[in-house]
Amino acid sequence: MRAGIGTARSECEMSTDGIMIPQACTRCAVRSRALCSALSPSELTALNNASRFRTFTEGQTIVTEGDPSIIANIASGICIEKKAMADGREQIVSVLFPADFISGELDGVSDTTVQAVSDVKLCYHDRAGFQRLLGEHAGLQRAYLAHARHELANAREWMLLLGQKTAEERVATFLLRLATRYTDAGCRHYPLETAVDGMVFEIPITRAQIASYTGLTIETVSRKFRTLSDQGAIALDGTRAVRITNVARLRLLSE
Amino acid sequence: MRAGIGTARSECEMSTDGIMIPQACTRCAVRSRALCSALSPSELTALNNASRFRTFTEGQTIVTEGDPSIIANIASGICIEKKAMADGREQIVSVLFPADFISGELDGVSDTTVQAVSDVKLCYHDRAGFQRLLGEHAGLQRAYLAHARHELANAREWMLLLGQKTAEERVATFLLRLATRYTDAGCRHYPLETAVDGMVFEIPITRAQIASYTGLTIETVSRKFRTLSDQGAIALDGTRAVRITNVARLRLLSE
DNA sequence: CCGGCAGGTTGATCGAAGTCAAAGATCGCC
DNA sequence: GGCGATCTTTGACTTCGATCAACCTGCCGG
Repeated sequence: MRAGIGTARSECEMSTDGIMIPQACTRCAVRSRALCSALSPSELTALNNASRFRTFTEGQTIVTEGDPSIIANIASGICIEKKAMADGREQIVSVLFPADFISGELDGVSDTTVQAVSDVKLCYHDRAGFQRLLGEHAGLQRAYLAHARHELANAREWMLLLGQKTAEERVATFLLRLATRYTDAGCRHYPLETAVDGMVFEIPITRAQIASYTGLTIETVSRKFRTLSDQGAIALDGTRAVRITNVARLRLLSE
Repeated sequence: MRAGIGTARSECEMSTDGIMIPQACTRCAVRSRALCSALSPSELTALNNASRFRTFTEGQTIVTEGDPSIIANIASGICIEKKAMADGREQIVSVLFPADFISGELDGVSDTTVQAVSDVKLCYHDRAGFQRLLGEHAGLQRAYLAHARHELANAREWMLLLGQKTAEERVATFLLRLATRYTDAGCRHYPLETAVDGMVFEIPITRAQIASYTGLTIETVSRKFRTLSDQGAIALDGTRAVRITNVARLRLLSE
């Protein structure tokens, strides 16, 4: 859990305190997949002037539940969004990838804690500027609304998992979702069928985080990885790399 | 599970096939709490011209997951929104009250099944007309977006319940949410503290539906009602009426 | 190169909630 | 007003996943 502000990147001008000014959104690696894709070049320039990069290291908290919310896109890295109970129990409610929007807010107050699970670069938008753009550009409005609806659909899909599925089904579903997310990196849509035989990918979170996400314990997650692998649906290479050896079987086991 | 279209009401003009034309939204019982409250009188007239009432009886399905979605407010009655698995397992994802908006859609396709759990009167909005109004009126836009965000916050709150809470905590939380919903009928906000000692209310859904909503079985729900009552937090009168005899204790037991 | 430690796996045991079964309540309907 | 269907409660037993405990494994720093 290292702390501190990250270092400057070549495409940015360094300002005080590790905060960086993006040279041009048009060069942004995630632009085509992010909310910004709803903007015309001139609109993008306007947003550009109201945006700043900031970096976080693994384990750092980006926003805390109950604190003022932020408006930001993930330029690179992976984050988790979680909710906590008074006694410390935690539920991860989403895993955020590059281009994803940090969005868990209600009237300017964050309803989740967002945490970096790798080194992360965020593109912060100025609240006033973003709100103004939102009012002026129907395309951005629509994209913003569509984003909230996708998040809602994802959350409800996961409610079905948490309320009804067995441990094995949960872990299988988690892996399929992850695989799908890597294939269609730009899309947050939920009923995608893009996981594919033979594909290999990295699990971006620890066993403890998978446990919190799926409503299980570390031990159960570990055991179910084992049984999925024993059944020939997946093959683990070390602890973070997975190969899907039989999508059909994995899909079968996921419900 | 009776089927069929309901009968006309005095405030409406009857048209063919049980579909009714609302005489005036300004007389609507739920107007001040519904999304319509974001509209000016003239805007309301416009929406009025694009709206129709329709009634459903207890048990009837209003929309099916995967079918084209509808745009409607609940004028009266209670509905549930649920998601189903191929083998029949079902997760209720929300309970809808009068003034609530039926909203579980993605690109015009419903992502939940909506079902009436009492006799229900809906105010349907014409899709094209609603979309146009949405484009023209920033207030409605904002209200529509805020609605989606509230639903998302509710869903995530429930994910915490489904992933982390014990059976007793789930049932206690369910009752508190319900009580809160009855007190602040207009608000879908989540961290409300409005349940009150001595308050009596009806549980609008069956034990089987509570079980599906909380991710438990009918038997466990029944047993936990018993233990909550044994601990003096609530008192059951018959099967549908509850009195909260000790909010503080109920809140304590809810997490 | 070795020691420490965080993260991960595996095994043994326990217990909360599920399942199965049967006996009450309720309610609509004839 | 009583009969049948449906819903709810209660009890006995089982099971899945949690807990507790020990042991790997890989990685970093000295």
